[in-house]
Amino acid sequence: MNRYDRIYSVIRRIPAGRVATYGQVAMLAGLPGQARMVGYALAALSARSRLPWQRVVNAQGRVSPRSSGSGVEALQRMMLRREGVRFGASDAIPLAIYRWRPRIAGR
DNA sequence: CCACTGACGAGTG
DNA sequence: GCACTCGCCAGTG
Repeated sequence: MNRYDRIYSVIRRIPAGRVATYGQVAMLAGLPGQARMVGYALAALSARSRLPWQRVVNAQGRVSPRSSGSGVEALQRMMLRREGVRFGASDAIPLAIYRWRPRIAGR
């Protein structure tokens, strides 16, 4: 899993109340165009990892549907709302407002 | 080695 | 909005 460490360290920097997209995380982790690897790295996480996994959403600003409909999507939205993130129509988060914009430090 | 499956994303019709 | 296709690539059988 050493391969995913760069991805995890990026996610650890996302502040509460903000979200980042899979592609954005991949980019910041130095893996441009490999958004899929981010999803793969997150899927390998244990259910209650201390990583703020809920702050990673897809490019539409929506919680990505899991293949194993375990209901975590609802939990994720709940956790985000609890941090102050508001959802718009179709359960989409307005990325123009909530997208995390890191300073040119971790690149 | 091959085939298939993904918490993705951009593009096309 | 919907349905594909393609590019990406780790993990599994």
